[in-house]
Amino acid sequence: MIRTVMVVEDDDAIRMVLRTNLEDEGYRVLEATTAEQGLLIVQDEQPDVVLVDLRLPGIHGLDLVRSLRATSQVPIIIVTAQTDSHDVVAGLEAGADDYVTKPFVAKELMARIRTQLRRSAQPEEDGEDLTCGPIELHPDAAEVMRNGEQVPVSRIEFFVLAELIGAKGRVLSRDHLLRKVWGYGNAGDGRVVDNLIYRLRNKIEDDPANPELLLTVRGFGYRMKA
Amino acid sequence: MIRTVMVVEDDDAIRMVLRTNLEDEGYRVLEATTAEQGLLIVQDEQPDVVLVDLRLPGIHGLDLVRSLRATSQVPIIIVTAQTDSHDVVAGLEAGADDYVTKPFVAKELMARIRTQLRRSAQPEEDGEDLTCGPIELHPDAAEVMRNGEQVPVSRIEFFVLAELIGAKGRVLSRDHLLRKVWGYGNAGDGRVVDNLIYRLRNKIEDDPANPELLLTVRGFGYRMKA
DNA sequence: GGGTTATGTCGCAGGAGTGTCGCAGGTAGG
DNA sequence: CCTACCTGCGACACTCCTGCGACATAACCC
Repeated sequence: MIRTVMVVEDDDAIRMVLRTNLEDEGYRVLEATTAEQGLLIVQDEQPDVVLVDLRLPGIHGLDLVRSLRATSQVPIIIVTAQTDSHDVVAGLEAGADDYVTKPFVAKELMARIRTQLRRSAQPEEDGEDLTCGPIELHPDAAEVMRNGEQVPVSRIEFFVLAELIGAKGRVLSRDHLLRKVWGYGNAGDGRVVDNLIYRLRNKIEDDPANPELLLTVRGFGYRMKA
Repeated sequence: MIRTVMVVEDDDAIRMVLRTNLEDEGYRVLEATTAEQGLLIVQDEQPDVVLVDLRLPGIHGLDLVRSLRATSQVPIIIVTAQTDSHDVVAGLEAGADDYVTKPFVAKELMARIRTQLRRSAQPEEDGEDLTCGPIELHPDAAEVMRNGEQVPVSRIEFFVLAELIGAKGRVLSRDHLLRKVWGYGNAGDGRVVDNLIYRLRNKIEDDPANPELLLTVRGFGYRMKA
């Protein structure tokens, strides 16, 4: 079976090196130079692995990772010049599966790709529908609909909601949300999540004081109605 | 749910650092200083993740990885001083799932452990059936159901119940529960467990004075009805 | 039966977890 | 430069948890 690897990288030289190496390994290679382009192609072609550069023109690679992860289980490997381990953590928590820093050794990257492919060989459910009761998310447009009407939500609110709905009723801890949405060093502490939930409830609940969709699980975190 | 991490590392200092960090993250920690010992303990305790040092006395860490992979799907993370990328490849090809080089940043290692746990989380939920008579546990939602109705339980109560039901009728000592649920150093003394059992009975038993589900085994501890 | 130990029962007080809301600095867009 | 919104933060109130101690009761041993 021929596997497809998607490369999102704006540096022509690096993209070329990657393409050569990947083709030598027998992969089909897709390329994009921006996050927007990458997102479209991933949805269209459903590659088996995605390599993402963090430093992209326009939308940042981390946001691309989150967007991909919101709708897809595809293994994501971050390839970037960032050596700061803070970025390693933020990348992994955003949903990436692995992380390689430039200058990387091609052989190592290929080995890591094989690892990811081995893991994803298991049958996986996809075609994820980001819907919960009257709430409907459109990841492409970053829109939230409620009973068919658009609800204005901020960037962070959108990602939190996507994370919660994607969890399909499972409880997500504050820590989990912090790591997945905010990233590590950004907002380590405080009541940021509580506040965001409070604001989110004001937007999506009929009676925010008695939430029916976005539920608190004391001692654990928050979850969407099943 | 409490996750268990196995550490196979012969350097006392490093093992100590790892243990501390892992316990801070809420994991139960198992330790081994040799590959042989590690293999035995893994088979016995079935941890959720294994950290392996490559440079071990006697059998090499790479061989341990192969042995583990031959019989188990447990996620393996190699932790080693080797920076040569040849070893990265060898380790991943041997069946390891990830690779961290010393000196590592603890936060990064913790993030990688979480990544591995996330991957292995899927198969676990359908395999484990946390049910006992009319009681039903939903770990994802952190809910306890009794005859189909939700019973409000606290965080600790939930974990104790999960531990007991997971034991499938085996007796669990107070000490065992303290270690597994409360954590090691936290609350070593007193009648905390008894109290919690009492409260749990009031929530899940028809007649809390004559328990039929959560049974006392005098001199040993508690167990669920088989 | 009497003594001893293990366990059940229950109330209390401190504290942890959470909802709520206002404020101020930051940011993007006009 | 101005404005509107986003967003992190802190403060307060309130609920509920939970460790603890004290006493009651039950099981065990002689």
